[in-house]
Amino acid sequence: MESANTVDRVSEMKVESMEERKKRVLNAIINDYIANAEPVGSRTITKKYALGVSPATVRNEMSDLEEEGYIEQPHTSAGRIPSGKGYRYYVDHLMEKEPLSPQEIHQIRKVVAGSVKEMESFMLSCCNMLSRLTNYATIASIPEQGHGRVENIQLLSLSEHQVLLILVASTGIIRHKLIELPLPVTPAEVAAMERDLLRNLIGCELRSINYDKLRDLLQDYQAQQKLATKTLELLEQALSGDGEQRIFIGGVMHMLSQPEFRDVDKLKNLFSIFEQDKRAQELIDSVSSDDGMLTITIGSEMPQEDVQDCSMIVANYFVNGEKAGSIGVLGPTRMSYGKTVSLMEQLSAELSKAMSDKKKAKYTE
Amino acid sequence: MESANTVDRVSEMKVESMEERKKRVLNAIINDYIANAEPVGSRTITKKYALGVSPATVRNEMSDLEEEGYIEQPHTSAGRIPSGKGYRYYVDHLMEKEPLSPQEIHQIRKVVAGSVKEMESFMLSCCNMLSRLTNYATIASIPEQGHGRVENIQLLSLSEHQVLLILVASTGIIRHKLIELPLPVTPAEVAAMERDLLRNLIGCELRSINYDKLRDLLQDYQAQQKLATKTLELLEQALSGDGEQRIFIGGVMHMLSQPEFRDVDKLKNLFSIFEQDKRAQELIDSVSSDDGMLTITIGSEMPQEDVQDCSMIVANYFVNGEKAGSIGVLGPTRMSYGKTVSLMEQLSAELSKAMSDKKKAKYTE
DNA sequence: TGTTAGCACTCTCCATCACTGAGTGCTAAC
DNA sequence: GTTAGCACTCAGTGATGGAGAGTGCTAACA
Repeated sequence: MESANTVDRVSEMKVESMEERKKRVLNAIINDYIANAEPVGSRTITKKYALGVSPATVRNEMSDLEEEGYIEQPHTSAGRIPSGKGYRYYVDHLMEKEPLSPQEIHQIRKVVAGSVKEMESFMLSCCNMLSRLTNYATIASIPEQGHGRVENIQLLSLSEHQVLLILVASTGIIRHKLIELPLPVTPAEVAAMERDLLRNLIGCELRSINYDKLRDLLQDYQAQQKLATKTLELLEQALSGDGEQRIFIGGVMHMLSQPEFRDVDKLKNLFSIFEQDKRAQELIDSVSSDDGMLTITIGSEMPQEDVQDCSMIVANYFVNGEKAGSIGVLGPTRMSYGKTVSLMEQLSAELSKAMSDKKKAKYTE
Repeated sequence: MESANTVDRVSEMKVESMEERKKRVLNAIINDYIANAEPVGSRTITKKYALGVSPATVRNEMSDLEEEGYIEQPHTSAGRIPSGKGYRYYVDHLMEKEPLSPQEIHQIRKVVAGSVKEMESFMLSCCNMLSRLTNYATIASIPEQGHGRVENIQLLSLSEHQVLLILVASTGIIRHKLIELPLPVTPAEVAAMERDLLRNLIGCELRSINYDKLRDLLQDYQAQQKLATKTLELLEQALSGDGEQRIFIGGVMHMLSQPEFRDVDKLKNLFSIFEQDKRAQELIDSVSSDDGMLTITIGSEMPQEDVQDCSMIVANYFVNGEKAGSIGVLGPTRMSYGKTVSLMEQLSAELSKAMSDKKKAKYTE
């Protein structure tokens, strides 16, 4: 029984314990394919990557690798290309992170140091920077508006039928929303409401604000016929963010240069995602982890059909140890994983640091 | 002398006075080419468009039209396609506006009626709607921030080093900007500044606000070492908008379906504009008139090389008789001018109306 | 037993060629 | 001025036939 167990364990380990030379062949195939986007043959490998064996030997290894599903042959007389399983093995065991150049680190720091203050423009420049460095498309999401706590609320009376609500959240997001009032309200009344809201909502979790809470809070006004139910609804929507998650997309154009997207029809599929914020949102949400730093999703692992020949590397960034948002690179399956991972790790670290610094600054008030 | 004069005038009129049949041939060619994106032959014309003459006759007309530069032949044995000059003549003299369907009018009204309140999301949905209706890309710009007058200013003290500035402009634009203060300021001081700004700037033309004006206004604080020069600069930037013109782009994906952009390289040129707000801005600015309602710019008339095989139809919309912004459709030169012009006229009228209504509502406060 | 050289085989890619069909321009007749 | 007829041009298509890349298999070798 014991011996059987051992055997089982060994067979389980099989994937891990690929022979050294086979690994090197697989590694060579994938690296070459990533670089040149063309099937890789046995001769190419022996010439470019010093394995010290003949093409025939490499062919034998390749035959094995194909049998085990790590590589594929587009047609009989072509070289091999990595399969999904192959990429996965590569990413998990073979890939070497490419060190960043001082210029790249500088570029990241410059953008991150820039202006964490205003989320919107900040994230947009992060996206553009990341796309520039990777040559792939970038998708970033800032935290659901429900995240974080209320730091400040301001009600500004624009006219007797219009109130501007300004919300400052602990996540650094500042939002304004114009509320049309069905019933006229005087500036004094607005100011009083503001006081009530401030007193009761500061420090409140944004997601805990709901219609009932607001009604209780403002019931005096409602009793005086000053607030319509409609107004409360609008207020609640504005405060809770109403699921309004902001998504940022950059570097879409880079995809046009990828040989896998020479075909306009493939582009159409891909771009259908970039044009619908909702789909981009779903994509990055389902592909990013809730806890870890980096996730890599490869080809067929992608949740949406339109991007099944893409891979995505997503990093989270954190404020106060809590996940604050994600930023991810979307490239062809044949993307440069080593380089991109290095970039993303650097960026995510810098991001988290910058945001925490900012928080610290606030706490020292 | 008099007779010479007459002759001159006649020759000047020549373009206008194209013979009826020739016009009909040109019209047929352009309409067919717009519909099918393929060179049009003489047989096609006699079959599809009842001219009551034989293909040979049409061929003669076509030969003339080619000589005069209205149409071109891609190669000897192909039909004819319109030239830039041909499109121009078509747009100026032949094109018939296509009436809109009730559904289309309804869609426009629905979006325009939606929520003129918040410019940003409003313009974005206008763009998307217009792209959906035309199947072309849309570019819109909202007025330079320098337009309009100050309607309200609010300063919100977030911390002793951060002030949030909220600006409500008469154009309906609401903007917030976080200002980092080099020197600490108490909430009371911020409130006092706000009062001073409000008293002096309400009703002020935004573009008339400059550094000197602000310095005069706030010199007391500065004298007390409460405001750094840097702060004044930031304030001035925030108020003047600092050239921050917002541009909106929608429906880019539709261009992928146009046969003229089957070629990925052509797409690259086109998309290089969509990715750089600045270039999109330049494009719509240089192509829209300052006064008239609608402008049509065709192919080689386009100011940027990357869009020389596109046409653009731009409408202005007005608030209080003043140009408030532009919205334009960018399609292939072979675009459906008749339909698009109708849509744009309708949209621009509805837009101006909606915005004026809103103004009226404000003035009746 | 693992490695390698040699060789036949497969299949894509590319150029060539001929054919077809669409469309023209010209001429002569109406 | 219009039209029928005809010769001519040229893009597009499909078939054909190497050339080249790459494989798998076999047999020899270390």
